Amino acid sequence: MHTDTFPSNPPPMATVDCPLPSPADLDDNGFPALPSSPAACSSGFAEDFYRSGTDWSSLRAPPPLGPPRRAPGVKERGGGSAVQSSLFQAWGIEKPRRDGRGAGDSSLVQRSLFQAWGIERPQREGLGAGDSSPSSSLSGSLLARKRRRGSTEEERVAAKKPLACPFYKKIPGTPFTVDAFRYGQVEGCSAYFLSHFHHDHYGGLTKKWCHGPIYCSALTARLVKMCLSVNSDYICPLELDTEYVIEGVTVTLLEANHCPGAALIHFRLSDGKTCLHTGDFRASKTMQSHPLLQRGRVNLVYLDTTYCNPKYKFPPQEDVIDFVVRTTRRYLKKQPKTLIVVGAYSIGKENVYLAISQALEAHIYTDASRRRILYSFGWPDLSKRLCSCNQSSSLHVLPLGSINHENLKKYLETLNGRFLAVLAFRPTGWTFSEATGKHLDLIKPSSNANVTIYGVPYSEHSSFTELRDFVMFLKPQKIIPTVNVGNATSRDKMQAHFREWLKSP
DNA sequence: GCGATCAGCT
DNA sequence: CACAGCTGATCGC
Repeated sequence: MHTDTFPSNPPPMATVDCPLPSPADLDDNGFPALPSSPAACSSGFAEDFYRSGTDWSSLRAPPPLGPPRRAPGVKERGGGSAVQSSLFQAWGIEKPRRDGRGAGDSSLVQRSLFQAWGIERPQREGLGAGDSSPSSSLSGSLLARKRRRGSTEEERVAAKKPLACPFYKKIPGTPFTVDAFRYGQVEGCSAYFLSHFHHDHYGGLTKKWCHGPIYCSALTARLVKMCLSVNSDYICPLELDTEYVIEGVTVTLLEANHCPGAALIHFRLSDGKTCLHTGDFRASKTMQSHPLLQRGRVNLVYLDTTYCNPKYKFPPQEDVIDFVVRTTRRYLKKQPKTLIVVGAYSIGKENVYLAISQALEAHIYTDASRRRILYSFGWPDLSKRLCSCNQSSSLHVLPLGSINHENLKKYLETLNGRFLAVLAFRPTGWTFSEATGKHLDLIKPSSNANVTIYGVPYSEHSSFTELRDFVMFLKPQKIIPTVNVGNATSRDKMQAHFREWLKSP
């Protein structure tokens, strides 16, 4: 679909040039301005800054909660939530079709938090890698923080207080947070959004969850219930491309092109201000045709900046899939009794093994726990290809961590001579280099006897150029990065890119 | 014995 | 490097 068909449509959003919710609270880099902190100088700055999310965008006071701690049902009348019609239907636009995606995970209920210093994992959840080691700098910054905040990390741990929710998980002007489940009850938060079912985003969600309603896509909702046993009363599934009014805020989920069920979350406040939280996403041209993502219509973006560095280059997913299928065919021609293995540890990467399955007309074997998850997607094209007999399938999906020579050699032996060799693929977004970014055929496998392993650059996050194109198309007024923000250097580099991208033409 | 948390590892 | 975890150890119950 071409993007220039949209300007003639009624703009779904209110005025484009309304000021941001509270610009005074943000410095020029999109971060909270700390009066006495020469940003990026002292190591204490980053700690304080990222730990004290509550200092920044304090959430709008929620309406009083009703006595029965029941999540407001989406369809509930008068409960503040109402389904409106699909945006695409409403404007007579054909909905861009998303290709089949899917994934699985074997043990989805564990959490491993990066809690040294009481901060999150440095990279994905965005807290300072440099400041994250307790042994690295217990000196001045800790004292400085104690002076400013009146308590130390050790005291927090001793008191068993949860971490503070970082500012970039809070949506200013609303009582909402996004992917903030590991902080206990977040002050002022009456609705918790979950962008997708990956551990570093749902971390903290357990069957004991009781802090408020959880809004997410229907597929994510099924996984939350099935894998985490969260009480259904708290789970509020939302359809994509459908406007819901939640606590006076119009909320729409959009396809994120990340993993099954992953959504961008679009908020429109009653004053017309708009905010997009990308969760994790891979930006694409298709997104530019969405009515809510037209140029200038989003004021504030919370951006998945996982690969916001020009060194991250990788091909389109289709090219990688094509490479995987071609390589598979070549190996099977040479040795027909080759077992094909694809690694995956959670939901995501389904299209890699689905494509092999289709090309080879082979069933997909994986263990029962992953099958259960994959069936739950409700995708016939995937479900019909799954099988439970490892001997009768030449295409297996295994946990990514098990894709190494030692393991695969053993695995091959358990299959009773049914196969003579293994060809395995590790689709791990960060398998990249200058060379393979452009020429997939330059990828060299690692081979050992009859086991061959290919790392392939199949990414479910945006590449640098995809990120740039997305932002330059969207032209938001402000960008808040959500990944790699813990390190002042990378933060400044990202901000320099943003400034460049948002320059007026 | 179980779940929650944490270090180490990939 | 860093994706999105996994494994094993420890602790409180």
